Amino acid sequence: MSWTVGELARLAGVTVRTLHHYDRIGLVRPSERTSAGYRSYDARDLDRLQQVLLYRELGFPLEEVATLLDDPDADPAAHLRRQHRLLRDRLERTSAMVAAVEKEMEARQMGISLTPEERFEVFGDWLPEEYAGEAEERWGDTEAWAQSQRRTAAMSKEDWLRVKAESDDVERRFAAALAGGVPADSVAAMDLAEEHRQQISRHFYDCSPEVHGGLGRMYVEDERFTAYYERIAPGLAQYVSSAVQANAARQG
Amino acid sequence: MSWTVGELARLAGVTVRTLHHYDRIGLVRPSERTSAGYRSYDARDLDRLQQVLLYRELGFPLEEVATLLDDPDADPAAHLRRQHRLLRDRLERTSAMVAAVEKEMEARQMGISLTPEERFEVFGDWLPEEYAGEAEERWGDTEAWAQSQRRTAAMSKEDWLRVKAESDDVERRFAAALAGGVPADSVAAMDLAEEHRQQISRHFYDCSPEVHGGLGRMYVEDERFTAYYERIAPGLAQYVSSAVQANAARQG
DNA sequence: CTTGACCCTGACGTGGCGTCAGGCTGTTGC
DNA sequence: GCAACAGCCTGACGCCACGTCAGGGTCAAG
Repeated sequence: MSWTVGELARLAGVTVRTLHHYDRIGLVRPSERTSAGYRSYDARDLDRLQQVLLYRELGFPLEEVATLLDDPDADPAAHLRRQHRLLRDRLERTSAMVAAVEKEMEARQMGISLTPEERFEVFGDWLPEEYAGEAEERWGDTEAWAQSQRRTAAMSKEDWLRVKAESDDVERRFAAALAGGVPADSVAAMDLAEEHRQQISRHFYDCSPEVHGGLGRMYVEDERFTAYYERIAPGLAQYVSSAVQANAARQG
Repeated sequence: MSWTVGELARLAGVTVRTLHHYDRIGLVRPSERTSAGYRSYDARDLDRLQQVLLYRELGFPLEEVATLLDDPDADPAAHLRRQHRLLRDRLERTSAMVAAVEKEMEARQMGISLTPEERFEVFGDWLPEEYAGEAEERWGDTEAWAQSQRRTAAMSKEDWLRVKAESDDVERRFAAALAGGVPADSVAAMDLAEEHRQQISRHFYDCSPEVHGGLGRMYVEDERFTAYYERIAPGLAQYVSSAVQANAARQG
């Protein structure tokens, strides 16, 4: 069985131009051409297109989709698992937004007005879906990642909110220490770092001091993590990083 | 209270460049400039930005967002109702995709392969969210929708007072039931809760039992809503919350 | 009075296609 | 046996919603 561009386009709900584009950039290439130069897609091409569309829907840039799909170590089942998790993330986020809108409606009805922070809450601290994707890419074959996956999968919404509240708390105290001029290698800062490490261990995976030190380095080396902390307070990424590494040295 | 671009950007989780862009195209303009030319956003500007971000998240092109928000016939409540519906559409679509991925996983596990039609089903008959906006315009032709739209959008002062009287009535009867020792999970209390739900559905938006249950939880979790009910009678927030949730459970 | 974070306005770049333009192919109907 | 028309091809340019410098002004802290 094979399909022409037009047929595949109708089937998949995209335009012919989109398929041309994907061919051009090498993302989804027809496995054959007719003698007249017509594109001819087979079942394996459909497979691939389906994967591409799902990742695209989840907000991945096409180039990243390509590297994901061309990774020889990632089998189809792994992609499905990842997509499943990402979709569930999106579900959660969307229901948070529904809840936010409902809250606004009720507030309006009662003549209450929400604080600005509350109103942007649902937009604010959202880490893009690609973040999760890359996190898996880096840690995908470690035992730590598997542990984290198992634990978070079993987490209810309330669990998750509780975990988030805890880490927000530590982050806020880090920010306060930074603002208060507490040195990153002071005992107080190291104690905060230790608390941070134990949180990770409790909720996600066994995080040894050395592993934790590695994380600390990443906070300043990986721009996405840096951005996350910098949005809480300027200089916080470096501060947390230093405190975490000082703590790791102390423990070692 | 006013905000600079940077502050607003952090608050809303967007970049400064985005705010510049929105200013340039006239989508969200700071209501003032300092003598030095700095943008200065006030609370009304935040309102607008929040609406813009929600519509953007839902996939509307910015130009369309502008015409939506600048429509003098559409009040804030109408926007919230529309956003609520669009978000619920997205929820539905996302869970359909989750189901599709789960189906694929299971099929793979059992060595079955799905038909191409099956596999693109979830993409295929999906028309982007902006289409839902158009769907509303279509539905706008039916009497029921148009009536409910007009009723709330163009609610006169008397209408509003009548609606308010209705909800005051239910609230008073809740207070009386509480004072009379009627249990929150009794049939009488649940009937009151049901009346409350139907009021919301009639006057504001489609409020399913589950949505209503969510509201109920908020009455005790959000201090401002709690304060609203507590001012009518001490213990009323918890009482209404319990009754609403008992009713939701009864309906489910 | 300097430093460093923050602000300004251009101006160009980019991703993911949409939209012609100009021309070849393949099937159906007469 | 050929006309007509739907469908395919390859450029090439356009567009949206910003990202990313460049070059320069502003402001609060020390």
